Amino acid sequence: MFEHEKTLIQKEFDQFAADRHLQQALLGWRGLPFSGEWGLALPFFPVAAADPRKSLPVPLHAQNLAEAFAGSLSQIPGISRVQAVKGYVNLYFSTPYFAKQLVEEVRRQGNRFGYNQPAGKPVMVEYSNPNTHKPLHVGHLRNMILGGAVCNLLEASGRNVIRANYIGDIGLHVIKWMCNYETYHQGEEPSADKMRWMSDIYTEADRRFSDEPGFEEKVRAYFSRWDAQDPDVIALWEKTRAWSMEGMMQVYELMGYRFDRIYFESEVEDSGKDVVHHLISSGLAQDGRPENPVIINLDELLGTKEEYRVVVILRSDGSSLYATKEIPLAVMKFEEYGLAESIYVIDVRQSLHMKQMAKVLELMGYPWASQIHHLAYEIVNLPGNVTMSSRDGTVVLLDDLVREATERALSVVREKNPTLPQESMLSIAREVALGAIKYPMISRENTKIVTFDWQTALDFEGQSAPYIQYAAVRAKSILRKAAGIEIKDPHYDYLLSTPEVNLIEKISKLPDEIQRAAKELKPSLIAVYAYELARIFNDFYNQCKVLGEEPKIQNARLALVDAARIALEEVLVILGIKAPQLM
RNA sequence: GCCUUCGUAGCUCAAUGGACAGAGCAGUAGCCUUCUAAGCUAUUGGUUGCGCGUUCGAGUCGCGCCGAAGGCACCA
Repeated sequence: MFEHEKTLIQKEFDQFAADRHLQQALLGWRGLPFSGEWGLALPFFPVAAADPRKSLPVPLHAQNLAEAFAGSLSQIPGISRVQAVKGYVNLYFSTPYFAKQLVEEVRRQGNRFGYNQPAGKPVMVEYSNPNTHKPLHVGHLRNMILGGAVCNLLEASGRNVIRANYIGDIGLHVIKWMCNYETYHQGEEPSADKMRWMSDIYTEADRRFSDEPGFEEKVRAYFSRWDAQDPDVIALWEKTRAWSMEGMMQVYELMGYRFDRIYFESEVEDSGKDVVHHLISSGLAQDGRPENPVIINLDELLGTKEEYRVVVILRSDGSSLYATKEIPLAVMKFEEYGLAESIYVIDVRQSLHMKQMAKVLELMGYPWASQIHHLAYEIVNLPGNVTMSSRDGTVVLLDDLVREATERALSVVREKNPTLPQESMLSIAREVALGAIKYPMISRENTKIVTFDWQTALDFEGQSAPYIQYAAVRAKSILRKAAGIEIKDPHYDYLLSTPEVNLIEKISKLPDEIQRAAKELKPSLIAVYAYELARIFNDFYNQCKVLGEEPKIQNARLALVDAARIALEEVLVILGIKAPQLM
């Protein structure tokens, strides 16, 4: 917004600078730090510092220049007042003019306000990446929520996004599960909650594996049958994998995430081995079998020292590894979709691995290798920086967390809206609970460890999703009560109160926030913005009466409430959090 | 040993290189005949781990320490 005004002022500045033989530095636009008035600020320090003829200290010179520029600035439509303060030129907007323009713009564009039309070659975001046959815990949650939000954010910023999921459907964990099933649960069928049923069998298998004498040997024997392609084992794998996928889809449905393309580890295993042979014959890889594995010594190839290290791409027994499959997977992604960019949402512990993969692909001659980006995020720990461990039983399962939070939310809903039908209560409780769970996972910077504790997770007050949801609900509530009243052409030429100006200003920042957050792949910026927007709306709500005000003000405030509602709903959508109708 | 990330109020976290470092939680004192109190108001709380640099200006950039976490050949 305000591009036109900025251009006009920039032109005047260029002239001002030319007249005084100043270095024509581009102006750096900033927001005004003061509340209650809306405008832009221009720091004059860079200009003053670059002036070779300055005789005063920079801050004083900056103030002098700012005063001179403020005095020389001609009348610009939409700017009501110009002031030089502490080395800044502060431009105050003509609030009636811009408020009207903004509110109308937001209401015209609705939930697309601040969005750009998707254009260009697609970007793929791989996220979630669970294993079949295993439980989901809060560690998976951060990946899911972060990845989902990054997709929404990129879409909002004008990218075509392909949501991808890479699922670990083979490996020791699957064998353990099947061995336990065959031995102790032969013939059993999954319950309605497939995810939980699958998880329980896995947890039991894992316990037997470490505690039960002889079980590990059984699993080994079972693995041999898998390697030998025993038809019974394959059949069981296909059946149980399908159960697991159904359970997983139930979870995604509940949590509100979707995928355009699902890749399976089993799908790229064979092509991975082909790639290894190709790498050996092309001389990039060294085949040390049978004693040693197949490796790529990146540091040796690149002449670097302890930087890229060594990648093992095939075990000495010829079986495949994670790295074996990553290579054909990357190729498949780019070839299938002609991607402009491929983003991997994977935790920070795999940074070296991702760096190695991109380098191998570059050495193989793929021109798109430089368009592979690892979105690294830190893990979720318990208070005291304790890492969750299934062995210690400290892992917080997604299932338990959702159930507990929903119960807690339900009791609040019952208390506050006792007349609602049971189903509505449950659906509100679920939306609040999921929001509360998601918000802490997304409001921290990607590179910071999230500390999970039950108390904060189940706290629906203060800096939290329910706070933001509640602000949206309040806005909707006002609009619902005003259902009979038609919102007409709003005018903001009355004396606007501070909360109104703050709210208008905050809403106006949304398009820039979306662009910045998308560029930096940081949904946390939107999460923080969402909270601030909600806080400012609550301030408005408490101080500015809407319904029952004199008609002109009521009309203007109703339009503003509608714009705020749109902005709040929009940021919640980007964060992957639902906004209930009632709370 | 090499590399990466983090260190801000008692706790959990914010803060485009820019004006006085802000919120929430916890504590204390208040506000429901008023558009929903999952809310609001007031109040307490800081040598931004330490040092040196770059800059007109550093929580933010660079270097060096200290502390925490993670990664570095057949786990994913």
